[in-house]
Amino acid sequence: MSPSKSRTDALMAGEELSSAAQRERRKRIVDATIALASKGGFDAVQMRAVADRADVALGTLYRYFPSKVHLLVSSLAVELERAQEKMDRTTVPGDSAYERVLFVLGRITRGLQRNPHLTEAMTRAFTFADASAGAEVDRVAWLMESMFTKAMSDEPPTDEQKAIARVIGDVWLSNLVAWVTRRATATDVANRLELTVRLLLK
Amino acid sequence: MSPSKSRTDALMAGEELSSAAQRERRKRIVDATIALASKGGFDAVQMRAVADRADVALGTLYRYFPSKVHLLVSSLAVELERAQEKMDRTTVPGDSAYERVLFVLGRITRGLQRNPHLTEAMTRAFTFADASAGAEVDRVAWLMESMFTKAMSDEPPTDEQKAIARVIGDVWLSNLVAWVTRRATATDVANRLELTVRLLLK
DNA sequence: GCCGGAAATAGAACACGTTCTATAAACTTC
DNA sequence: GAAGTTTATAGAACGTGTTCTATTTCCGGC
Repeated sequence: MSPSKSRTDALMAGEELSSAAQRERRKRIVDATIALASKGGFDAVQMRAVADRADVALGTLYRYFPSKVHLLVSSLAVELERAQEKMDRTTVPGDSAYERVLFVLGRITRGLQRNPHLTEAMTRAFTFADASAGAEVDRVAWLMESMFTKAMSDEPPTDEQKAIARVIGDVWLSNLVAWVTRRATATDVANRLELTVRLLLK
Repeated sequence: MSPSKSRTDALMAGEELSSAAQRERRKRIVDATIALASKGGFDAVQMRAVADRADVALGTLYRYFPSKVHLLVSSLAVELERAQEKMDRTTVPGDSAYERVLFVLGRITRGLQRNPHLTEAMTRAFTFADASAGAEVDRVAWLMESMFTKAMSDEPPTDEQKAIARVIGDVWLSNLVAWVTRRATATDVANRLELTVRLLLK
């Protein structure tokens, strides 16, 4: 409605930040978030601590990210974009969609297990999000699915491939939740994902 | 360690409550939780409000359920048990596992959509749970899976059937999360579940 | 350079989950 | 049925997410 509103929306989306100072502030905030989450998980990402570490005032933090969940999910999107870029520069090995998807899954999963606190923070934020963070959550979900469809084939995905990618993403999310709550071990997660991909792609 | 500890554990598990008064207190608490959740979702389940409505002191509430998440997930288990009992008294129609699983899924999904606030509260609690609520979360996950394996066949399930039931449960959970955040409509959820079951069972 | 509005700052204030304290009531055991 | 222990109660207190206020700094147009 007001001009300040639309400006704020732009800030949230993380695009077209008016000044270089603002882009830097945003980056400092995301970096602080990831650092704190890596060290102590969801609970360690305390808004005052993020603000301190990013060297911004608490009010400024809230101007950029309207809640802790927005902050964490947006940071997750940033991380996923980095992972995707790295993946784009790699040739995924494997002769079939089945093998290539498994390769991608294995790679991401190992990455997550290397940083369990960060994974816990991101997973819990993602699944705890309410409707107000729908856009951010959607962006992450889309990034995930396109990672799988890209692995299945170079061509634009068919509807069936999209559906399969979605199911894999769903299973993956549920298993992350199980892993985070210690109801499943890393091996469990790997096995279940492989089994799922086999059921779907073989 | 101490005798009071083991007594408390029994209270949490919701079994073998020493006295009738305690069983009643527990029931009042769960009922209050479900009522508040039905009216206003996760945020409306405020510990002080639950205690008030259940007519117990705040400290007592915490003696029975050590956190809001434990409280909500335990209440979810109670609800699922009720649903399971009703399901056990019904003959599930359908000539194939595919049809019977779809019937069960449709039925539960419609039930959830009839009470969106309650669903939101339960879903968010379930996925937000941390390791300390692992036992309660596990119980709910197990109830869900056995609902699907029972629909697939009367016999004890094979490993493959168990795996499929798990995948369906995973997809279902992810779709609940999407529905709760308004990223998916009820129709989306129904379609995706049907598609998943088709991919897995047909 | 100067003005006016937007953005940032420091810090108080508030809400709700959780913990703690002191006291009273309800039980067990003899 | 009295003593001792466990459980329940009322309410204060604390931590962290979020909001609000007053003030200062920054930035674009003149």
